Amino acid sequence: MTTIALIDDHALIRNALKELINRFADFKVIIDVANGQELVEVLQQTVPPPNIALIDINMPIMDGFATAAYLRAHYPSTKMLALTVNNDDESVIKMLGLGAVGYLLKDAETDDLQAALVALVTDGYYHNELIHNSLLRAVKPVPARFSSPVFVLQGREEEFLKLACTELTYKEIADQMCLSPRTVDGYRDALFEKLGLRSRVGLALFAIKNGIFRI
Amino acid sequence: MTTIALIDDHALIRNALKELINRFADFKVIIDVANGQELVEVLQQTVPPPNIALIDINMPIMDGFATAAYLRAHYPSTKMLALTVNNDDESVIKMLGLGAVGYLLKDAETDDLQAALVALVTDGYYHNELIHNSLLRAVKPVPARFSSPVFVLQGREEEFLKLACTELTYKEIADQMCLSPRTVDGYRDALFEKLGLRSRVGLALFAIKNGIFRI
DNA sequence: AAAAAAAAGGGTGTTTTCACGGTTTTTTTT
DNA sequence: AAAAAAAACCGTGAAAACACCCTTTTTTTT
Repeated sequence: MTTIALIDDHALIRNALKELINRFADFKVIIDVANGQELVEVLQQTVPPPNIALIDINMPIMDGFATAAYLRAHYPSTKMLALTVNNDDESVIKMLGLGAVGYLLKDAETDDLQAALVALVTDGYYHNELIHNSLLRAVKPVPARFSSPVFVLQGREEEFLKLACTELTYKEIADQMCLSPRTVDGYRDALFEKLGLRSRVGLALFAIKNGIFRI
Repeated sequence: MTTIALIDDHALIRNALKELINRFADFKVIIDVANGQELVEVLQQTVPPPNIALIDINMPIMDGFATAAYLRAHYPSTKMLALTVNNDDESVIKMLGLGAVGYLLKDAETDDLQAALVALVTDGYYHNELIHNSLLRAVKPVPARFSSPVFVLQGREEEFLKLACTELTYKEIADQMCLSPRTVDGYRDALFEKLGLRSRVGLALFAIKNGIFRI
Protein backbone atom coordinates (compact mmCIF):
# COMPACT_ATOMS: atom_id res chain seq x y z
CA MET A 1 0.00 0.00 0.00
CA THR A 2 1.36 3.40 -0.99
CA THR A 3 0.55 6.20 1.44
CA ILE A 4 -0.14 9.72 0.25
CA ALA A 5 -0.23 13.22 1.75
CA LEU A 6 -2.34 15.91 0.08
CA ILE A 7 -1.29 19.53 0.52
CA ASP A 8 -3.79 21.96 -0.99
CA ASP A 9 -5.54 24.96 0.44
CA HIS A 10 -8.87 24.29 -1.24
CA ALA A 11 -10.80 21.94 0.99
CA LEU A 12 -13.16 21.00 -1.79
CA ILE A 13 -10.40 19.94 -4.16
CA ARG A 14 -8.57 18.19 -1.38
CA ASN A 15 -11.60 16.12 -0.49
CA ALA A 16 -12.37 15.31 -4.08
CA LEU A 17 -8.78 14.17 -4.66
CA LYS A 18 -8.90 12.10 -1.51
CA GLU A 19 -12.02 10.29 -2.64
CA LEU A 20 -10.54 9.75 -6.07
CA ILE A 21 -7.17 8.49 -4.97
CA ASN A 22 -8.59 6.17 -2.33
CA ARG A 23 -10.43 4.41 -5.13
CA PHE A 24 -7.14 3.68 -6.93
CA ALA A 25 -5.82 0.23 -6.10
CA ASP A 26 -2.95 0.27 -3.58
CA PHE A 27 -3.06 4.00 -2.81
CA LYS A 28 -4.32 5.58 0.35
CA VAL A 29 -4.46 9.21 1.45
CA ILE A 30 -3.30 9.31 5.06
CA ILE A 31 -2.78 13.06 5.41
CA ASP A 32 -4.63 16.02 3.99
CA VAL A 33 -3.75 19.54 5.01
CA ALA A 34 -4.23 23.08 3.73
CA ASN A 35 -0.61 24.25 3.63
CA GLY A 36 3.00 23.44 4.43
CA GLN A 37 2.82 24.65 8.00
CA GLU A 38 0.02 22.23 8.82
CA LEU A 39 1.94 19.47 7.09
CA VAL A 40 5.02 20.09 9.22
CA GLU A 41 2.94 19.68 12.38
CA VAL A 42 1.06 16.60 11.24
CA LEU A 43 4.22 14.87 10.02
CA GLN A 44 5.68 14.95 13.51
CA GLN A 45 2.97 12.52 14.59
CA THR A 46 3.10 10.43 11.43
CA VAL A 47 5.45 7.46 11.50
CA PRO A 48 6.42 6.37 8.94
CA PRO A 49 6.02 9.43 6.73
CA PRO A 50 3.90 9.11 3.58
CA ASN A 51 5.44 7.62 0.45
CA ILE A 52 4.15 10.40 -1.76
CA ALA A 53 3.28 14.05 -1.22
CA LEU A 54 0.91 15.69 -3.68
CA ILE A 55 1.71 19.37 -3.42
CA ASP A 56 -0.17 22.39 -4.64
CA ILE A 57 1.94 25.52 -5.18
CA ASN A 58 -0.27 28.50 -4.43
CA MET A 59 -1.06 28.26 -0.75
CA PRO A 60 -1.13 30.73 2.11
CA ILE A 61 1.43 30.76 4.95
CA MET A 62 3.83 28.14 3.52
CA ASP A 63 3.53 27.60 -0.20
CA GLY A 64 4.41 24.61 -2.35
CA PHE A 65 8.01 25.65 -2.90
CA ALA A 66 8.71 26.08 0.78
CA THR A 67 6.91 22.84 1.48
CA ALA A 68 8.99 20.98 -1.07
CA ALA A 69 12.20 22.41 0.37
CA TYR A 70 11.15 21.32 3.83
CA LEU A 71 10.17 17.85 2.75
CA ARG A 72 13.38 17.29 0.86
CA ALA A 73 15.37 18.36 3.89
CA HIS A 74 13.42 16.44 6.52
CA TYR A 75 11.71 13.54 4.78
CA PRO A 76 13.89 12.67 1.80
CA SER A 77 12.15 9.35 1.31
CA THR A 78 8.82 11.00 0.51
CA LYS A 79 8.43 11.44 -3.22
CA MET A 80 7.01 14.79 -4.22
CA LEU A 81 4.55 15.28 -7.06
CA ALA A 82 3.45 18.82 -7.84
CA LEU A 83 -0.23 19.13 -8.66
CA THR A 84 -1.09 22.69 -9.54
CA VAL A 85 -2.65 25.12 -11.97
CA ASN A 86 0.70 26.86 -12.50
CA ASN A 87 1.49 26.21 -16.12
CA ASP A 88 4.76 28.08 -16.42
CA ASP A 89 8.39 27.08 -16.81
CA GLU A 90 9.47 28.90 -13.70
CA SER A 91 7.18 26.88 -11.45
CA VAL A 92 8.03 23.60 -13.12
CA ILE A 93 11.77 24.12 -12.91
CA LYS A 94 11.64 25.41 -9.40
CA MET A 95 9.66 22.43 -8.16
CA LEU A 96 11.91 19.96 -9.96
CA GLY A 97 14.92 21.81 -8.61
CA LEU A 98 13.51 21.46 -5.14
CA GLY A 99 13.35 17.73 -5.62
CA ALA A 100 9.89 17.08 -7.02
CA VAL A 101 9.92 13.95 -9.19
CA GLY A 102 6.84 14.86 -11.17
CA TYR A 103 4.64 17.78 -12.16
CA LEU A 104 1.01 17.52 -13.11
CA LEU A 105 -1.49 20.21 -14.02
CA LYS A 106 -4.85 20.24 -12.32
CA ASP A 107 -6.62 20.02 -15.64
CA ALA A 108 -5.06 16.60 -16.25
CA GLU A 109 -7.20 13.50 -16.67
CA THR A 110 -7.86 11.07 -13.85
CA ASP A 111 -5.84 8.52 -15.76
CA ASP A 112 -2.87 10.87 -15.85
CA LEU A 113 -2.93 11.20 -12.10
CA GLN A 114 -3.09 7.46 -11.65
CA ALA A 115 -0.33 6.96 -14.21
CA ALA A 116 1.80 9.53 -12.39
CA LEU A 117 1.30 7.86 -9.02
CA VAL A 118 2.08 4.45 -10.46
CA ALA A 119 5.17 5.81 -12.21
CA LEU A 120 6.39 7.27 -8.92
CA VAL A 121 6.15 3.87 -7.31
CA THR A 122 7.63 1.84 -10.14
CA ASP A 123 10.16 4.24 -11.73
CA GLY A 124 10.69 6.74 -8.96
CA TYR A 125 9.68 9.65 -11.19
CA TYR A 126 7.01 10.76 -13.63
CA HIS A 127 7.77 12.24 -17.02
CA ASN A 128 5.46 14.19 -19.26
CA GLU A 129 5.56 16.61 -22.15
CA LEU A 130 5.11 19.63 -19.91
CA ILE A 131 8.19 18.83 -17.85
CA HIS A 132 10.20 17.97 -20.88
CA ASN A 133 9.53 21.24 -22.65
CA SER A 134 10.10 23.34 -19.59
CA LEU A 135 13.43 21.67 -18.99
CA LEU A 136 14.41 22.10 -22.59
CA ARG A 137 13.64 25.80 -22.52
CA ALA A 138 15.40 26.08 -19.20
CA VAL A 139 18.79 24.91 -20.38
CA LYS A 140 18.48 26.56 -23.77
CA PRO A 141 19.88 30.06 -23.83
CA VAL A 142 17.85 32.65 -25.68
CA PRO A 143 19.02 31.99 -29.21
CA ALA A 144 18.41 35.40 -30.79
CA ARG A 145 20.40 37.57 -28.42
CA PHE A 146 23.78 35.94 -28.73
CA SER A 147 23.64 34.49 -32.17
CA SER A 148 23.14 37.51 -34.39
CA PRO A 149 26.03 39.74 -33.29
CA VAL A 150 28.12 36.65 -33.76
CA PHE A 151 29.42 35.90 -30.36
CA VAL A 152 32.46 33.70 -30.35
CA LEU A 153 34.74 33.13 -27.38
CA GLN A 154 38.27 32.99 -28.61
CA GLY A 155 41.63 31.96 -27.31
CA ARG A 156 41.53 31.35 -23.61
CA GLU A 157 38.45 33.45 -22.97
CA GLU A 158 36.33 30.41 -22.25
CA GLU A 159 38.91 29.07 -19.81
CA PHE A 160 38.96 32.44 -18.07
CA LEU A 161 35.17 32.66 -18.03
CA LYS A 162 34.91 29.31 -16.27
CA LEU A 163 37.35 30.44 -13.61
CA ALA A 164 35.43 33.70 -13.21
CA CYS A 165 32.53 31.53 -12.05
CA THR A 166 34.41 30.68 -8.87
CA GLU A 167 35.44 32.47 -5.74
CA LEU A 168 38.98 32.87 -6.98
CA THR A 169 40.26 36.43 -7.24
CA TYR A 170 41.56 37.59 -10.59
CA LYS A 171 45.06 37.26 -9.20
CA GLU A 172 44.43 33.64 -8.33
CA ILE A 173 42.91 33.07 -11.74
CA ALA A 174 46.05 34.54 -13.31
CA ASP A 175 48.15 32.08 -11.32
CA GLN A 176 46.05 29.14 -12.46
CA MET A 177 46.18 30.23 -16.08
CA CYS A 178 49.89 31.02 -15.84
CA LEU A 179 49.29 34.57 -17.01
CA SER A 180 50.00 37.93 -15.47
CA PRO A 181 47.12 39.54 -13.56
CA ARG A 182 47.11 42.31 -16.15
CA THR A 183 46.40 39.89 -18.92
CA VAL A 184 43.53 38.45 -16.99
CA ASP A 185 42.33 42.01 -16.51
CA GLY A 186 42.42 42.29 -20.28
CA TYR A 187 40.29 39.19 -20.75
CA ARG A 188 37.76 40.58 -18.34
CA ASP A 189 37.63 43.96 -20.03
CA ALA A 190 37.32 42.39 -23.48
CA LEU A 191 34.38 40.28 -22.32
CA PHE A 192 32.73 43.23 -20.57
CA GLU A 193 32.94 45.14 -23.81
CA LYS A 194 31.84 42.24 -26.00
CA LEU A 195 28.94 41.20 -23.81
CA GLY A 196 27.82 44.58 -22.53
CA LEU A 197 28.51 43.74 -18.90
CA ARG A 198 30.08 45.61 -16.06
CA SER A 199 30.71 43.17 -13.23
CA ARG A 200 32.04 39.75 -12.51
CA VAL A 201 28.63 38.56 -11.42
CA GLY A 202 27.46 39.49 -14.90
CA LEU A 203 30.19 37.32 -16.38
CA ALA A 204 29.24 34.39 -14.17
CA LEU A 205 25.56 34.70 -15.05
CA PHE A 206 26.40 34.91 -18.74
CA ALA A 207 28.61 31.83 -18.55
CA ILE A 208 25.91 29.84 -16.81
CA LYS A 209 23.19 31.08 -19.10
CA ASN A 210 25.17 29.99 -22.14
CA GLY A 211 26.28 26.64 -20.89
CA ILE A 212 29.92 27.66 -20.64
CA PHE A 213 29.88 26.99 -16.94
CA ARG A 214 27.69 24.21 -15.61
CA ILE A 215 26.66 24.24 -11.99
CA MET B 1 13.13 16.63 -49.86
CA THR B 2 15.03 17.27 -46.65
CA THR B 3 18.73 17.92 -47.10
CA ILE B 4 21.28 16.68 -44.60
CA ALA B 5 24.89 17.43 -43.68
CA LEU B 6 26.97 14.75 -41.93
CA ILE B 7 29.84 15.88 -39.73
CA ASP B 8 31.87 12.95 -38.41
CA ASP B 9 35.57 12.23 -38.48
CA HIS B 10 35.24 8.51 -39.15
CA ALA B 11 34.98 8.08 -42.89
CA LEU B 12 33.57 4.59 -42.55
CA ILE B 13 30.74 5.65 -40.29
CA ARG B 14 30.06 8.70 -42.40
CA ASN B 15 29.72 6.62 -45.54
CA ALA B 16 27.56 4.04 -43.84
CA LEU B 17 25.26 6.75 -42.51
CA LYS B 18 25.09 8.35 -45.92
CA GLU B 19 24.02 5.10 -47.54
CA LEU B 20 21.49 4.51 -44.81
CA ILE B 21 19.94 7.96 -44.80
CA ASN B 22 19.74 8.18 -48.57
CA ARG B 23 17.52 5.11 -48.44
CA PHE B 24 15.05 6.92 -46.15
CA ALA B 25 12.18 8.47 -48.08
CA ASP B 26 12.54 12.23 -48.54
CA PHE B 27 16.01 12.57 -47.01
CA LYS B 28 19.22 13.22 -48.88
CA VAL B 29 22.76 13.70 -47.63
CA ILE B 30 24.21 16.64 -49.56
CA ILE B 31 27.30 17.26 -47.45
CA ASP B 32 29.62 14.92 -45.61
CA VAL B 33 32.74 16.21 -43.92
CA ALA B 34 35.20 15.11 -41.24
CA ASN B 35 35.01 18.12 -38.90
CA GLY B 36 33.60 21.59 -38.32
CA GLN B 37 36.37 23.35 -40.19
CA GLU B 38 35.62 21.44 -43.37
CA LEU B 39 31.93 22.14 -42.88
CA VAL B 40 32.53 25.88 -42.63
CA GLU B 41 34.33 25.84 -45.94
CA VAL B 42 31.82 23.65 -47.75
CA LEU B 43 28.85 25.64 -46.49
CA GLN B 44 30.13 28.74 -48.22
CA GLN B 45 29.47 27.06 -51.53
CA THR B 46 26.20 25.46 -50.48
CA VAL B 47 23.07 27.48 -51.17
CA PRO B 48 20.65 26.92 -49.60
CA PRO B 49 22.24 25.40 -46.50
CA PRO B 50 21.11 21.89 -45.44
CA ASN B 51 17.92 21.49 -43.43
CA ILE B 52 19.56 19.22 -40.91
CA ALA B 53 23.08 18.78 -39.59
CA LEU B 54 23.99 15.46 -38.01
CA ILE B 55 26.89 16.29 -35.75
CA ASP B 56 29.38 14.05 -34.02
CA ILE B 57 31.06 15.54 -30.94
CA ASN B 58 34.55 14.06 -30.76
CA MET B 59 36.34 15.38 -33.81
CA PRO B 60 39.78 16.86 -34.42
CA ILE B 61 40.35 20.54 -35.24
CA MET B 62 36.79 21.78 -34.69
CA ASP B 63 34.65 19.54 -32.52
CA GLY B 64 30.89 19.13 -32.31
CA PHE B 65 30.38 21.88 -29.75
CA ALA B 66 32.29 24.44 -31.75
CA THR B 67 30.50 23.30 -34.88
CA ALA B 68 27.11 23.67 -33.22
CA ALA B 69 28.00 27.15 -31.98
CA TYR B 70 29.07 28.15 -35.45
CA LEU B 71 26.00 26.73 -37.11
CA ARG B 72 23.66 28.42 -34.67
CA ALA B 73 25.37 31.72 -35.29
CA HIS B 74 25.66 31.49 -39.06
CA TYR B 75 22.97 29.12 -40.26
CA PRO B 76 20.14 29.35 -37.73
CA SER B 77 17.70 27.63 -40.06
CA THR B 78 19.70 24.40 -40.05
CA LYS B 79 18.41 22.05 -37.38
CA MET B 80 21.11 20.31 -35.42
CA LEU B 81 20.93 16.70 -34.28
CA ALA B 82 23.79 15.36 -32.21
CA LEU B 83 24.80 11.80 -33.11
CA THR B 84 27.58 10.62 -30.87
CA VAL B 85 28.90 8.00 -28.51
CA ASN B 86 29.07 10.52 -25.66
CA ASN B 87 26.57 9.24 -23.17
CA ASP B 88 26.98 11.84 -20.44
CA ASP B 89 24.87 14.68 -19.12
CA GLU B 90 27.50 17.28 -19.76
CA SER B 91 27.61 16.57 -23.48
CA VAL B 92 23.83 16.38 -23.80
CA ILE B 93 23.24 19.63 -21.96
CA LYS B 94 26.00 21.42 -23.75
CA MET B 95 24.72 20.42 -27.17
CA LEU B 96 21.14 21.34 -26.31
CA GLY B 97 22.39 24.60 -24.87
CA LEU B 98 24.18 25.28 -28.12
CA GLY B 99 20.91 24.89 -29.96
CA ALA B 100 20.78 21.22 -30.90
CA VAL B 101 17.17 20.07 -31.15
CA GLY B 102 17.92 16.41 -30.62
CA TYR B 103 20.53 14.01 -29.27
CA LEU B 104 20.97 10.45 -30.37
CA LEU B 105 23.53 7.86 -29.35
CA LYS B 106 25.40 5.94 -32.00
CA ASP B 107 24.17 2.66 -30.61
CA ALA B 108 20.60 3.63 -31.43
CA GLU B 109 18.50 1.60 -33.84
CA THR B 110 18.04 2.57 -37.45
CA ASP B 111 14.41 3.23 -36.70
CA ASP B 112 15.39 5.70 -33.98
CA LEU B 113 17.48 7.68 -36.43
CA GLN B 114 14.66 7.77 -38.94
CA ALA B 115 12.19 8.73 -36.21
CA ALA B 116 14.50 11.50 -35.08
CA LEU B 117 14.89 12.90 -38.58
CA VAL B 118 11.15 12.78 -39.17
CA ALA B 119 10.49 14.43 -35.81
CA LEU B 120 12.89 17.22 -36.72
CA VAL B 121 10.92 17.91 -39.88
CA THR B 122 7.45 17.62 -38.39
CA ASP B 123 7.90 18.86 -34.81
CA GLY B 124 11.10 20.83 -35.06
CA TYR B 125 12.75 18.78 -32.33
CA TYR B 126 13.33 15.20 -31.19
CA HIS B 127 12.75 14.05 -27.63
CA ASN B 128 13.96 10.88 -26.00
CA GLU B 129 14.56 9.41 -22.59
CA LEU B 130 18.26 10.23 -22.64
CA ILE B 131 17.64 13.94 -23.14
CA HIS B 132 14.89 13.99 -20.59
CA ASN B 133 16.97 12.45 -17.84
CA SER B 134 19.98 14.60 -18.53
CA LEU B 135 17.85 17.72 -18.38
CA LEU B 136 16.23 16.57 -15.19
CA ARG B 137 19.54 15.95 -13.52
CA ALA B 138 20.82 19.24 -14.87
CA VAL B 139 18.24 21.43 -13.15
CA LYS B 140 18.23 19.36 -10.01
CA PRO B 141 20.66 20.64 -7.43
CA VAL B 142 22.62 18.07 -5.47
CA PRO B 143 20.14 17.16 -2.75
CA ALA B 144 22.40 15.96 0.05
CA ARG B 145 24.72 18.90 0.47
CA PHE B 146 22.26 21.57 1.48
CA SER B 147 19.59 19.53 3.12
CA SER B 148 21.28 18.13 6.18
CA PRO B 149 22.52 21.30 7.92
CA VAL B 150 19.05 22.67 7.38
CA PHE B 151 19.64 25.84 5.58
CA VAL B 152 16.90 28.41 5.89
CA LEU B 153 17.00 31.89 4.44
CA GLN B 154 15.25 34.23 6.77
CA GLY B 155 13.85 37.71 6.66
CA ARG B 156 14.90 39.53 3.56
CA GLU B 157 17.94 37.39 2.89
CA GLU B 158 16.32 35.74 -0.10
CA GLU B 159 15.36 39.10 -1.55
CA PHE B 160 18.93 40.28 -1.11
CA LEU B 161 20.33 37.09 -2.58
CA LYS B 162 18.28 37.53 -5.73
CA LEU B 163 19.57 41.07 -6.14
CA ALA B 164 23.11 39.86 -5.56
CA CYS B 165 22.66 37.84 -8.75
CA THR B 166 22.64 41.03 -10.82
CA GLU B 167 25.13 43.65 -11.82
CA LEU B 168 23.83 46.05 -9.20
CA THR B 169 26.36 47.25 -6.66
CA TYR B 170 25.57 46.70 -3.00
CA LYS B 171 24.77 50.38 -2.75
CA GLU B 172 22.22 50.06 -5.53
CA ILE B 173 20.81 46.96 -3.88
CA ALA B 174 20.42 48.93 -0.65
CA ASP B 175 18.48 51.59 -2.54
CA GLN B 176 16.16 49.01 -4.08
CA MET B 177 15.55 47.34 -0.74
CA CYS B 178 15.15 50.69 1.01
CA LEU B 179 17.90 49.82 3.47
CA SER B 180 21.19 51.45 4.33
CA PRO B 181 24.26 50.08 2.56
CA ARG B 182 25.54 48.92 5.97
CA THR B 183 22.56 46.72 6.48
CA VAL B 184 23.07 45.16 3.09
CA ASP B 185 26.69 44.64 4.08
CA GLY B 186 25.34 42.78 7.08
CA TYR B 187 23.18 40.52 4.93
CA ARG B 188 26.16 39.69 2.80
CA ASP B 189 28.39 38.94 5.76
CA ALA B 190 25.72 36.79 7.40
CA LEU B 191 25.33 34.74 4.24
CA PHE B 192 29.09 34.41 3.77
CA GLU B 193 29.32 33.06 7.28
CA LYS B 194 26.28 30.80 6.98
CA LEU B 195 27.22 29.37 3.59
CA GLY B 196 30.97 29.30 3.92
CA LEU B 197 31.53 31.68 1.04
CA ARG B 198 33.82 34.62 0.50
CA SER B 199 32.70 36.43 -2.62
CA ARG B 200 29.65 37.73 -4.37
CA VAL B 201 30.17 35.30 -7.21
CA GLY B 202 29.88 32.57 -4.61
CA LEU B 203 26.56 33.99 -3.48
CA ALA B 204 25.27 34.11 -7.05
CA LEU B 205 26.32 30.55 -7.75
CA PHE B 206 24.72 29.37 -4.54
CA ALA B 207 21.46 31.14 -5.37
CA ILE B 208 21.33 29.61 -8.82
CA LYS B 209 22.33 26.18 -7.58
CA ASN B 210 19.50 26.22 -5.07
CA GLY B 211 16.79 27.59 -7.27
CA ILE B 212 16.62 30.90 -5.44
CA PHE B 213 17.60 32.75 -8.55
CA ARG B 214 16.53 31.42 -11.95
CA ILE B 215 18.36 32.44 -15.03
C1' DA C 1 8.03 42.21 32.19
C1' DA C 2 12.72 40.69 31.43
C1' DA C 3 15.83 38.31 28.57
C1' DA C 4 17.25 36.76 24.23
C1' DA C 5 17.42 36.98 19.46
C1' DA C 6 17.06 39.07 15.19
C1' DA C 7 17.06 43.05 12.16
C1' DA C 8 18.88 47.37 10.93
C1' DG C 9 22.46 50.69 11.02
C1' DG C 10 27.32 52.09 11.64
C1' DG C 11 32.97 53.09 11.35
C1' DT C 12 37.40 51.94 9.59
C1' DG C 13 40.73 49.96 6.78
C1' DT C 14 42.42 46.49 3.39
C1' DT C 15 41.86 44.09 -0.71
C1' DT C 16 39.73 43.44 -4.99
C1' DT C 17 37.51 45.01 -8.89
C1' DC C 18 36.96 47.99 -12.58
C1' DA C 19 38.08 51.90 -15.99
C1' DC C 20 41.23 53.96 -18.87
C1' DG C 21 45.33 54.88 -20.55
C1' DG C 22 49.04 52.49 -22.82
C1' DT C 23 53.40 48.89 -24.90
C1' DT C 24 55.55 44.64 -26.64
C1' DT C 25 55.39 40.24 -28.71
C1' DT C 26 53.37 36.85 -31.46
C1' DT C 27 50.36 35.31 -35.05
C1' DT C 28 47.76 35.96 -39.16
C1' DT C 29 46.83 38.13 -43.34
C1' DT C 30 47.97 40.46 -47.42
C1' DA D 1 58.32 40.79 -46.24
C1' DA D 2 55.16 44.36 -44.63
C1' DA D 3 50.86 45.31 -42.56
C1' DA D 4 47.26 44.10 -39.63
C1' DA D 5 45.37 41.73 -35.94
C1' DA D 6 45.43 39.35 -31.84
C1' DA D 7 47.50 38.03 -27.49
C1' DA D 8 50.06 39.21 -23.63
C1' DC D 9 51.43 42.61 -20.67
C1' DC D 10 51.66 47.08 -17.79
C1' DG D 11 50.52 51.54 -14.57
C1' DT D 12 47.43 54.39 -12.11
C1' DG D 13 43.50 55.71 -9.61
C1' DA D 14 38.70 55.45 -8.28
C1' DA D 15 35.01 52.58 -6.88
C1' DA D 16 33.35 48.49 -4.98
C1' DA D 17 33.80 44.56 -2.19
C1' DC D 18 35.20 42.41 1.91
C1' DA D 19 36.72 41.92 7.04
C1' DC D 20 36.13 43.10 11.62
C1' DC D 21 34.12 45.03 15.45
C1' DC D 22 30.28 47.74 17.28
C1' DT D 23 25.34 50.12 18.58
C1' DT D 24 20.38 50.76 18.45
C1' DT D 25 15.83 49.22 17.52
C1' DT D 26 12.49 45.77 16.97
C1' DT D 27 10.71 41.23 17.58
C1' DT D 28 10.42 36.90 19.83
C1' DT D 29 10.88 33.99 23.63
C1' DT D 30 10.72 32.85 28.36
